[in-house]
Amino acid sequence: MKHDIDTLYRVNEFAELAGVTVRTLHHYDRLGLLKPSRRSGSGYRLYGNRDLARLEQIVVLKFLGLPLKQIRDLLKKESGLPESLRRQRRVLADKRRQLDSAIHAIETAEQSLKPKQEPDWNLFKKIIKEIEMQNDTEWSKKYYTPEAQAKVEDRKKLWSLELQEKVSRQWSELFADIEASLHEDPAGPKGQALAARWKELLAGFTGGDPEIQKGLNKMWADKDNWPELRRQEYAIKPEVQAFIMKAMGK
Amino acid sequence: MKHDIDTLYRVNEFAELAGVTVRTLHHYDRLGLLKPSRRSGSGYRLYGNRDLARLEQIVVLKFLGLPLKQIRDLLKKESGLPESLRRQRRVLADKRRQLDSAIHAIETAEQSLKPKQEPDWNLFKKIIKEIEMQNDTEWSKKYYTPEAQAKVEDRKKLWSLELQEKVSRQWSELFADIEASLHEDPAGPKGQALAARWKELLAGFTGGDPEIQKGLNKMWADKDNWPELRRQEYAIKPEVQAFIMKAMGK
DNA sequence: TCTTGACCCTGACGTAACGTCAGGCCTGAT
DNA sequence: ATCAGGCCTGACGTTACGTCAGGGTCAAGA
Repeated sequence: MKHDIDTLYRVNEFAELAGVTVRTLHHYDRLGLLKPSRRSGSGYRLYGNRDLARLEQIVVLKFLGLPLKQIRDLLKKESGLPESLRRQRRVLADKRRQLDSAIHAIETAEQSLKPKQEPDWNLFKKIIKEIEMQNDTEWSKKYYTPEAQAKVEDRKKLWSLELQEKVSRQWSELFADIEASLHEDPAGPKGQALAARWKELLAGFTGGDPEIQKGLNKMWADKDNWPELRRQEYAIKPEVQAFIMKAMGK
Repeated sequence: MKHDIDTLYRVNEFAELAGVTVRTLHHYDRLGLLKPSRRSGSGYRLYGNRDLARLEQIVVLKFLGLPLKQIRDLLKKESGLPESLRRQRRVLADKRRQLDSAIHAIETAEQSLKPKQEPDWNLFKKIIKEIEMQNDTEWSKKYYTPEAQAKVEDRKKLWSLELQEKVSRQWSELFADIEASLHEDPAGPKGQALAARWKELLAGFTGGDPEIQKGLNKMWADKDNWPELRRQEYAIKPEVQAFIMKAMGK
């Protein structure tokens, strides 16, 4: 449609359309990351639909934490995206580990603050030193034995990927299967089979310990043990949860 | 001891002693965060042992992600630390969720890149919209009335399929992270952070019931409750399970 | 004593991704 | 013609330092 092609927006309109600020558009313009396809006679920025598409790509990559310069290059060459994603994923994973460490340190600190009044700085120091030592160790592992380490790392990653996919898929499939069986009798064979799969997967997480299983079973039997809040937090669909509850109860 | 009290270091020495850079000390000096207790006649910074203690506190709080200004205030008042830690923990938890989302998005993107050659921007957009919706929901919880919330919550349930995936993804990620940390000390901070995530996720499945949690915790304490046979039946790798066992035991 | 090299000082710009004025032009409606 | 509201281009602020640049200080060797 000609209309679509010709539609031009001024900054404010365009910014609202795309969910960014005007200043951001100015910024991207100056960086050469996103220049409006036209300018009015008086210098107003005029953006078209192609600009919108590009901006959306930018927003996506920015969400992934890529720096604007890199985004610019990526969108220029249109290649190298896979490699960038791999790198970025590793970067983010590292950041997450850092965060975990910090969170753990805070939790420990809060524990030590409860009984006393004074913060236990030595405890802090200890925690951080450990973390630093770890990082150094990992770092050396990354850079010192590239040969021998490579194989192990590769296999580990393969395994881990495989495992990841497998577990994810199992839960997803189970959710899907349950949803597809909502009309069935939870106490019937199909329902029981689903419940068994649920238990099995969960047992995988709990290590299959009989005591824990007992506790879990007791819990499944008691509806009130599924508090509303938690349900929403983890977002298991209510129908699915209701179904599996019934199936477990039987 | 007089010797300890009198020992004075010049910047470089002091910096190496504390594991920071000279520039950092300059910076803290200017900010008023850490001023050397003395200056030589020619203006050289001279740091003492009390300065070292303070710097260590600063380093610790900085590791937790607190901004320098806040650190300065905290060390001035010496109170309000508990509240700051609570806030900071929430901030870090939020960041971690953000990272999880981004990592998930990247993984999905990589999947979609495998078969095709072209990046699937629409898929990207979808993912990000979901994540934003999530965040909006959480955000609104803090600021909107419960009634106004209900509507948003309803909409959220529609998307729960994706959120289901999120749950299994969290487990997968946890497994992957554990596997990547097998060489670490389960009793160390990293191991403990992983154990904490494990507990947290498990709590999601158990509905957060305190009784059951208690039982579980008791269970974790007893290594022998993880039978060898069962372990192999499920998708959890033995090393992973062994690691988390040890981490829980701590 | 002079010089040399190592160490110290302050000041100032650069970084990432915009937020936030400030001063001034453009446009559409009254 | 005027006025509100949108648009323009600077330009400084933010965070926690890194990295010169230009210039003193100090102890040791020639």
